[in-house]
Amino acid sequence: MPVRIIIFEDNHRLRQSLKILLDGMENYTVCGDYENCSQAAMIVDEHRPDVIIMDIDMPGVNGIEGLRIIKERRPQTYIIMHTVLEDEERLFQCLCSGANGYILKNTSFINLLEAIDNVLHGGAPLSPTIAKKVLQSFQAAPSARLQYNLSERETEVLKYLVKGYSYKMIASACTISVDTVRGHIRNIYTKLHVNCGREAVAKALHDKIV
Amino acid sequence: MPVRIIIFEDNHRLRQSLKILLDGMENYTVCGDYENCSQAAMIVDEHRPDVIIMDIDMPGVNGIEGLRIIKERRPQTYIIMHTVLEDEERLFQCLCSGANGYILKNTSFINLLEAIDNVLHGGAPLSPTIAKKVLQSFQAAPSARLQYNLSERETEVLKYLVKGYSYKMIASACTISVDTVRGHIRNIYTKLHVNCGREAVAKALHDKIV
DNA sequence: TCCAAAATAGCATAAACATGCAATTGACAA
DNA sequence: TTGTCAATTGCATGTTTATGCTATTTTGGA
Repeated sequence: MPVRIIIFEDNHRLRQSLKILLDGMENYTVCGDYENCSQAAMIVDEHRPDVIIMDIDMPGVNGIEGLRIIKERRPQTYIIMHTVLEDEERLFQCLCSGANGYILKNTSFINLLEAIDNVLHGGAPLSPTIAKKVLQSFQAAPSARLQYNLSERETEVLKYLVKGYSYKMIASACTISVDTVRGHIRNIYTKLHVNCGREAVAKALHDKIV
Repeated sequence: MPVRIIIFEDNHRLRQSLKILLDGMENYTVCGDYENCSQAAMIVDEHRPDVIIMDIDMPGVNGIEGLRIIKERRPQTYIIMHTVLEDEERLFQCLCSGANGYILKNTSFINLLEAIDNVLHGGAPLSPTIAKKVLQSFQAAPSARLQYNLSERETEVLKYLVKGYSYKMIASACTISVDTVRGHIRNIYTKLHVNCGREAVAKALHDKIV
C-alpha cells in the first residue's frame, strides 16, 4: 500500500504541482494538501500520513508551529521541511523540534523524491548547504575563544567551573591558592560579562568555549 | 588542474582500490596514500591536498588525531571521514574536530565520489544513518525530562538557574518565596544528582532539559 | 473520597561565593 | 629597556548558597 503524503504549502501553484507530481509516483499517494497548519492536529488525526512536506513561511499557523503540533501528536510521522529559508535560527528551531529533514526549495523534484525515499529508509535528508551549517554548529566558533580573550589559565579554571568544582577543588587541581582561583574567576566574569558561576557555565557551554 | 586527494587507510587492499579508482577519474589525482597519520603534518605540508579520505581505526596515530592535526595546520583541506564506525562518541568527536563529511564504508564507490564532489561544492556529505544521528542529537532525549522526573515547577526554576538568576530573582519571577525556591532547588539537585548550581546548569544544558 | 505527589513556606547554620583593594613576579613585545 | 599582561597571592566584607528539619495547602488521580 502506498506511502501517504500530506503537503503544507501556502503557494497554491507550487502546492498543486507537488501534489500532481507526487501523486503520479507509483508508491506515493497525496492524501491532503493545505495552505497552512491551522487544522494540522485534526488533519493528521484523520489521515495518519507517513510523510509530510512542510513549508515554513505560511500565513496563520506556520510550519514550525505545525511541526511541533504534529510531532507532539504523532511522532512517527516523518516531516521534511521544504523552504527557501536558510537562516540558522529557524533551521535549528526545526531540528530541535523534531524535523526529519530540511530541503531547500531550489532543490530539483528528483532530489525531493530522493529525500522522501531517504526518510522512509531511516535517513535524514538535508540539502548540502544545510548539512554544512549543521556540521559547523558542532565546531566552536573560531571567534569564541578570541572574542572573550580568555587566557590559558582562565580557560582551564572555567573548565573546572563547568564541572562543578568548588574553589578549593579548583585550587587543588591547578596547584594554586584559593585566592588565585578567586582572581581568575573574577577576570572570567568580567570577560564573559556575567555575574555568577552559573551564568558563566551557561555561556561557556553555549559558546563552546570549553 | 585536478583535485588533489590523499588517502589514510590501514587496510592495504582497500587503500589500493580507492587509489586506483580515484586516480582513474578525470578530475582527481591521488597524491599520496598512507596506512596511518603518524606523518600527517609533514604530508599535508608537502602535498597540500584539497581532499582527504580518512579512516578512523588505524594503528599508530588514528584518524581522529589525524583529523585534528591536519585541521590545525591546514583548515582549508576538506576531510571526509570514511569508516565502519557508527558509535556516536567518535562521530561527534569528529564533527567537533572539524570533519567536513562522514561516510560509512558500506557506501558504494559512486556515493563516495558524490561525497567528494559534494564537499568541493561547499556541502557536507553524510551517510543517511549518520545524518539521522546528527539530527537526533538536536532533540532532547525523550527520556531526559522523564529520566530525572523533574516537576513542571522544578523545570521552570532550573530554567532560571541556567539564566543566572539569584534565588531572590527566581522567587520574584515565579511569585513565590525565596524559601520555596530553595526547596525546589534542593529537589532539583537531588534528582539530577548534583551538589551545586553550576553542575546543575551544566547537566541541564548537556541533557537538553531546558 | 482519600492518597501521593507537588507546591508552598519557614528557620537555622555553615560553607561557598562575589567583589573591592593592593602587590609581586616573570615573560614577551615594542 | 621599558612597559604591558598573565599569573600569582593576600585580606576583608557582605551576600548567596547548600543543606538539615519541619509543616501546611493544592491538586490530580486511583
